[in-house]
This record gives sequence, structure tokens and C-alpha cells, in this order.
Amino acid sequence: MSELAEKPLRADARRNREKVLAAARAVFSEQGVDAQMDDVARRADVGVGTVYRHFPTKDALLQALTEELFDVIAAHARELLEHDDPWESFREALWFGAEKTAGDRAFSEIVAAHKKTLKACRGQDDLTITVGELMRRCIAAGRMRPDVVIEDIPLVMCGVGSASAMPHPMPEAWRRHLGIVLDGFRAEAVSAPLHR
Amino acid sequence: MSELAEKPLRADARRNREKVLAAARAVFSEQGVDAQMDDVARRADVGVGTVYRHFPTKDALLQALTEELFDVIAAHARELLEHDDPWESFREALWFGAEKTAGDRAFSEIVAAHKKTLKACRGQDDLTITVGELMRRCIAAGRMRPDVVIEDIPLVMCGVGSASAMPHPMPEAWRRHLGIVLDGFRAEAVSAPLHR
Amino acid sequence: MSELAEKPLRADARRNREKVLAAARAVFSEQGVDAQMDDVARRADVGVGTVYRHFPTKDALLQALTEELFDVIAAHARELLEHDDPWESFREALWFGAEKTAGDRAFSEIVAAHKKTLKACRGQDDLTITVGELMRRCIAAGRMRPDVVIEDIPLVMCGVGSASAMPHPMPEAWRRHLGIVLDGFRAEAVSAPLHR
Amino acid sequence: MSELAEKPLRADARRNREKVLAAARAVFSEQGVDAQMDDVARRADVGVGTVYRHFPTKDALLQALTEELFDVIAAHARELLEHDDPWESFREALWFGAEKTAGDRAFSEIVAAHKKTLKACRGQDDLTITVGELMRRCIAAGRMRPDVVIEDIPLVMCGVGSASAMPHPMPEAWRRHLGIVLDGFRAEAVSAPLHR
DNA sequence: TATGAATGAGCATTCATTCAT
DNA sequence: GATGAATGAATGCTCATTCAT
Repeated sequence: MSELAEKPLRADARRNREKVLAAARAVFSEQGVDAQMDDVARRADVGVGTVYRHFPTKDALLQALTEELFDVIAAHARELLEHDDPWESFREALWFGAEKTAGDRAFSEIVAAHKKTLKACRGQDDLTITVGELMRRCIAAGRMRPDVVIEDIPLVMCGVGSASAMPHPMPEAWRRHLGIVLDGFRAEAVSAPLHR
Repeated sequence: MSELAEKPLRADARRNREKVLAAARAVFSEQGVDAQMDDVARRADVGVGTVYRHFPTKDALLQALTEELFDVIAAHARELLEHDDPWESFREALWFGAEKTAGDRAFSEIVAAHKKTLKACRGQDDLTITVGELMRRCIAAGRMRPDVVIEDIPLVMCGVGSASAMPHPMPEAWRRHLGIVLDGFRAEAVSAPLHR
Repeated sequence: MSELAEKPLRADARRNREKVLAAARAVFSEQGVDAQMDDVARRADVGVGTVYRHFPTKDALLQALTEELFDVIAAHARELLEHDDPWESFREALWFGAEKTAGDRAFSEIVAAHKKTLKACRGQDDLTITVGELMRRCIAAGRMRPDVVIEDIPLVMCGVGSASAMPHPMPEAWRRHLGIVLDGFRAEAVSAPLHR
Repeated sequence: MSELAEKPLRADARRNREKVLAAARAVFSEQGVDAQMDDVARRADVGVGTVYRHFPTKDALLQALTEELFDVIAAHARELLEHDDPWESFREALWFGAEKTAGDRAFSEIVAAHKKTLKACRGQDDLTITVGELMRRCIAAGRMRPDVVIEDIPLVMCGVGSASAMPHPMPEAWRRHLGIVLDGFRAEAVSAPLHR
């Protein structure tokens, strides 16, 4: 009956797990990875003990949050594999991921790897593969510079994430920036006489 | 004759101040802003008290380190104002700043504003003005997309900085990435028909 | 029914709070305000964290201790407002307060204002008002010199407190002293021809 | 040539010693015994090392300061032994001592014994003896309550000292208080029907 | 001898994690 | 299972004292 043979998990337990995850999402996305476990518990309206029942350590909780977001972004990217226009698919995948990254300070910090290098996770691998594939298609269709590689994506995302952590975050700043950088990824960009 | 009219500062004091700064640079650039003052002292082979004699708080030390780097980068950029080719000047200014940013985890974190929003400092203002001017020249010469703005620079630097904070930092990653992004800033990039 | 509508506070928490207060009372009354938080924790046989859970700062703990004592003294004084003999009431109020002051080095230091000027607290205001009233009655009844003022009381208490902080505290010293000073406050004292 | 066969002490050394003592007097009398050695040095316009050359520890410096004041007060009291009127002599001795105590926060704290119980010193012993003698004369002449003892004096001084350490020190407060307490010490005071 | 930079034990406070209720 | 009080190692900073210059 359960999706996975993991644990049936009583109804109220599952409900609590969701409450904790939601609270943790809210707290960490607002305050970054240095937010405190007590704040998460308070926001979830449960005791810290309950948080620790579902997630053995703070890192585990952060990991779960991160994986969840990677999963969402990866799923969205995967759907875009169906689309015809490779460039638009890639563009939309990035845009969606940026939107999520910009809205989550902890995720930004983790993507930037400045704090808490997280363990490899399925969602991230999945996302890497999918976006890699989207990029391959763009390049194959002559729509993207052939020297853009998958490793470029986190670096772009880091800029997006930092924009929203700025003292005076301008919501539109990262959007404009991303637009420019994506333009730079286009094959047309490199086709111009680049070096004088 | 003296660089600053501040205080002559005894020879051994200056030497120690340099030792502290060097140690702090090493420690914070490796471990980020969360490194401990005791580690700095240990690395400098002095007592903590000595660190605090030269820098009243951890923040002040971080600030000094940051300003120093901004000063170096700004000075280099300022020299480039003399060059004829506006694009190459801009490119070199960014490249130099990126080199410094990539090598300093604490600086990266600060630029990304994920931690410790530092007080405004002269070097940073100077750099902002100078790079702004370099950009204006590029745009005036039709060498840069006119919609690139000074606010884009920190976002790019954040990506560069994150690359070296990665679990398996590939030194060449940020270089390739920066090259691509800078290409994207070029006027030629946007002049191409964007959607065929 | 409940003394305070604040928080019910779990049974063990209240017990620990009392343990902390008692230990703090013991430690600070013996060693003065410079005693350490770790000593309080050790004496209470709890971790420092527990001390800080109940009192956010050392000052807050000291404040609580001080207020508690002021409350006890003020309550006792207030009861004495019921008595008929104004002089005996005043005398007993002072005596009781002196007993408490003499037994508490931190309280003595605070009353003497040599360290940590504490924030105004209800108990102290209450005590000031009540003793002021007791004094007014004495003066009205012609039992106290009319030039004695409420400000004299802390000065007397300071002497009492110092007696017990002496290297070789003689418990009887402050009692004899207080007796003499109180005699000096009596109306009869000043009514005698001062220079024969 | 030198008063004592101690050390001839070079002229500039003596001058420095005086500078240090004066600065220490100023600093400690204003800020109490918790003032810092560095502040003393700064005030004396010498290095800390010089302070430590003349006084091996902070306690030794405080001790010297205290002894000096005790000496001054004791000398003044000793002169008063010549006077005819025993009461006026005693009164003036106390008044003079109170004036000094009120003007010196560190001295007040030390007299109150709340901090740094100082070693016995000649000046203090001298003062104790002299004031004891002044008191004996008063009592013999029937001018002082026979139950007032020398131990009462520090307790009175503590009150005087605390008055000037108060958050809003009223310079006149301790004077009025001392007047009242001294009145209470008079024989006439006790000759009145004291206990109803 | 004077200087003031260097030392480092000491102290208040925080916060991830544990565990008694 | 849930709770939240308890724990205590960790961390930034102070200041009396020492010692190289």
C-alpha cells in the first residue's frame, strides 16, 4: 500500500513529519542554514524532540529539504524533455530552478557550497542528468555554445541565490542577470566574431 | 615619507600585525568566515590577545581582510583605466578579481552576502566606481551589451567563488565559466537575432 | 488559584529553577557578584545551559535574586504597617532587612551600588514606599528625628552589609552598630541639648 | 639624605613613581578597584611596564594607595589628639575621613571589604589606635555613648562611601547622614529614656 | 630603565543534541 | 510518540602580568 516498503508510518506521524518539513522549509529558506533547530520546532508548533524524531540531525533535515527541492526542480526539468524546442526547454528548466533557488536562502548557500557540503543525492544526480541532456540537445541543434557544460549551471545558480541574500535584494536583479547569462549561452552569441 | 601618518608602529609590532593578517588570510580563505580566532592565533603563532590587540573584534579582522582584497582589486582595475582597449580592460579587471575571489572562501562568502554583510568600505566603493567606468566605456564603444549593469558583477563573482568552495573544486571550472559569461556580456552576443 | 498566570511550568522545571535560584543565592551571597555562572551551575548540580534556560544573562539572575530579597523585606515591612507602635515597626523592618543584607554579600554590594547598578524593581520601590511610610509615622508620633530621610536607610544598610564582608566578620558587630544608629534616629536623641 | 634608608631612588624614578601614584589615585578613585592597569598607565602617561616596575601587582598598587589615604587620615586624627574638646576632635576626625572616603570610590570599596581585602597596614592600625583614643576620651568625658566601639567607624564610613557610588550621587546626602549618626553617638542621645 | 606589545587563563554565552517525564 | 528541559563543548573576548626591544 505504501509507495515504498519503508515504514507504514502512522497517520499522525506522517502529518507531523510534514509539519516539520514545512516549518523547516520556511525557517531555513528565510534565515539560511544557520537558523536554529529550536526555531524550526517553534514554527512547526512541536517540540524539538519531534523534529529530531523525524530527522536525526540538523544536517539530515537540511539534506531532506535540499533533496526535496532538487526533486521538484528535476521533475520539472524532466517534463521539459518532452518539449520540442530544446532551447526553450533548457531556458525554462533553468528559470524554474532559479526561481526556487532565489526563494530559498539555505538552498542558495548549499548550492554555493559555502556551507555544509551536502552528500550526493538522487534528485541532484537526476537533475544533473536531465539538464545535461537538455543541454546536449541544444548543442546538437546548434542552439547553444558547445563549450557550455553542466558544471556551469551551479555557478549561475550561485549568482542567482546571492542576489536574494543581498542587504537590499532587488527581486528583479537576478532575473535580468539570468537573462543576460542565458543569452550568452546561446550559439548565436559565440557565432559572432568573439575575439576581435 | 611614511605611507600613513597614523602611527609609526614598532618594528616588531608591524611584523606581528603582518603575521596576524597573513595567518587570518590563510585561515579564513581556507575555512570561510566561521573559522575561529584561536585558529588564526595558532596559525600566526601568537596568543589570541595579540590578534585582538591588532583587531578589536573578529568582524574588524574580517573587514580588514576584505578591504585589503577590495583595495588590491580596485587598484588593479584603476590601472586598467589607462589602457586603450575598453573590452580588454574590463575583461582583465574581472579576471583579476575572480582570481582573488576564487582563492578566498571568506571573501566569496562575503561577496555572496550569505554571511556577515560587511560595512561599506572605501575599496569596494572604489572598485564599484572603477568597474562601472570600465563598463561604461565598453558600452560606449559598442563592445558590451548596454543592459549589463554593475550589479551583475557580484553575481558573476559569486559563481566564481562558489566554484572553489565545491567539494571537488576544479580550478579550471570557474575560468571556463567566466570566459563564457564574459562572452555573453559582449555587444556582439546580443546583436545576433535572439530567436532566429 | 495559581500564584502567577505566567506559565504552569513543568514540575521538574520548577524544581530545577528553584535549585538554580538556591545555588545562585548561596554562591552570590558568599562570593559576591563576581562569582561565576559555572560555579552556580556546579553548585546547583546542573549544566550551565540550565542556568541560562531559566535566566537569560548573569545580570538577569542577579536581578531576580535581588528582587526576591527586596520582595521578602518589603512584604515583611508591609505587615508591620499594621502594628500600633510606629517606632517598633520601623525598628523591626530595619532589623529584618539588615539580617537579610548582612547574610548576602552580593546584595550588600548591590545596595552599596559599588557594582552593577540594578534596574529599578517593584520590590525596591515597594520597600522604599513602605519604609518611608513607617518613618513618616514615627516622625508624626514624635518618635523619630524629623530630619531622618528615606535616603539614610541604604547608607545604614551598606554599613551592615560591609560588616559581614569583613575578613573576620563578627556577626554581632552589625547588630550592635545598628542598635546604636537606630537609637540615634530616635526623636529623644535630638531633643537632648546637643552641646550641654 | 633620604628619609628612609630604603633606596636612594634616582630623581626621575621618584618622579615617575609619583606620576603613577597620582594617576592611579585619579583612576581608581573615579572608577573603583575594577579599573584597569592600562588606564592607570595611560593616565600617568607612562607604559604599563613602568607601573609594574614601581608596584609589582595591581593589589600592591591598590595597597599603596589605600595606605597613603589611611596615613593622611591618621595624621590628621593624630593632630586632633592635641585639641581640648574631645567630642569636637572625634567629630572632626570622622568628618575628615568621610570627606576622603566619599571622594574615593576604590577606597570606599576597600573599606566596605566587598572587594580585595587588603593586608593590614601601618596607617590603618595607626588610625584605629588614634580614633580609638579619641573615642575613649569622649566616653571618659561623658560625651559619647559608652557602647560605641572602634568597629563602628568602618561601618559608618561604608555608608558614606556608598552614597557617592550611587547612580545619582547627592554630594550632600552623606553629610546629612553622617551628622545624624554622629548625633546618635553622643552621650546625650543615650541618656534619654531609650526603651519607652 | 622605560616601553607597550604579547601572552593566555578566565569568563559569559550559544546551540546541537539527548533524555526524563 | 511527543515534549521541552537539560546538557556541555565550543567560541568570542578581557585584562593582569611578562618580556623583548
